[in-house]
Amino acid sequence: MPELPEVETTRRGLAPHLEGRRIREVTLRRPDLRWPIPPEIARDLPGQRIAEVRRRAKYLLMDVDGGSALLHLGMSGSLRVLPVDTPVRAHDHVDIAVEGPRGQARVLRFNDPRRFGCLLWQPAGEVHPLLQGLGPEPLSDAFDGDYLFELSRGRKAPVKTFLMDQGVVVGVGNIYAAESLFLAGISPLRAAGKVSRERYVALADAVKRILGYAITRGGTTLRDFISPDGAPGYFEQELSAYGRGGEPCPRCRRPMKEASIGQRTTVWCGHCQK
DNA sequence: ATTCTACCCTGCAAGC
DNA sequence: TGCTTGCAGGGTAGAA
Repeated sequence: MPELPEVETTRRGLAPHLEGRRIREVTLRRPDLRWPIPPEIARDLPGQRIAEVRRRAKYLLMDVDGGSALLHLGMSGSLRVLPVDTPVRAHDHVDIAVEGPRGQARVLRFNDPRRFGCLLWQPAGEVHPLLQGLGPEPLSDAFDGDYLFELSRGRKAPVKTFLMDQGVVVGVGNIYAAESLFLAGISPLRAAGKVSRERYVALADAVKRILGYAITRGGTTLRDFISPDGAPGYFEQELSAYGRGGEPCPRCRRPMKEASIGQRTTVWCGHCQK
């Protein structure tokens, strides 16, 4: 999936097409994704104007009167804005048709082969259970080395698992965890509670730099991800660690190690990352 | 409280 | 060519 840069790229692509526009019709071709799509989505959205498209963690929120449509892309989901007569393809599960400028209607189409994504409803004034207990946004001031250091004391889980815990910090998945740890020179295997304050400062800085730069490149496209206008992300060619097991380390040229940490494949340099 | 394990689903590449 | 196997960017639930 889509980690934070891909979701943010999606949000930026959607916003100009959706904000201020009125929803005409909702089509559910598949009533269940990861969870059943609640009846409010099809029943209450038509006729409503979309005020804003926001992102929290890896979730997208489309605000209308009375609440927000809450959308997660899972592992393989993508959203595109298309002309309404665009033929439907495999795994096109949901359409949200909106009015367009000069009567040019568009459709927001949700495609998700693996159906790990979801489309849910958050009533106004409530915080959906999925959004409760999330950590700070990595690009916010609340996320820094001191925060990571204090929170990690006593934690025995590997620092990579800690960094990917959405309760610690949101938006960092398998790709960007590997990249950030490489940039910070920290072994992904090290116990989170055994990393120094100084090195957490470097890690928080690395996370911010990697995510920020990936957003400017439109995210990372491995196979599924595509932005709302159909363009892939261009960060893949800049990956230093992810997917490069056995290849020479970009820094020291020694072969990169690969192993499974917390059920996720991880690549790192045994010489540059301690 | 933290940390495991199993599970959700489809597509694709590698190996035979 | 075709079959089987394993793996993939996500996250939850329930158990240990």
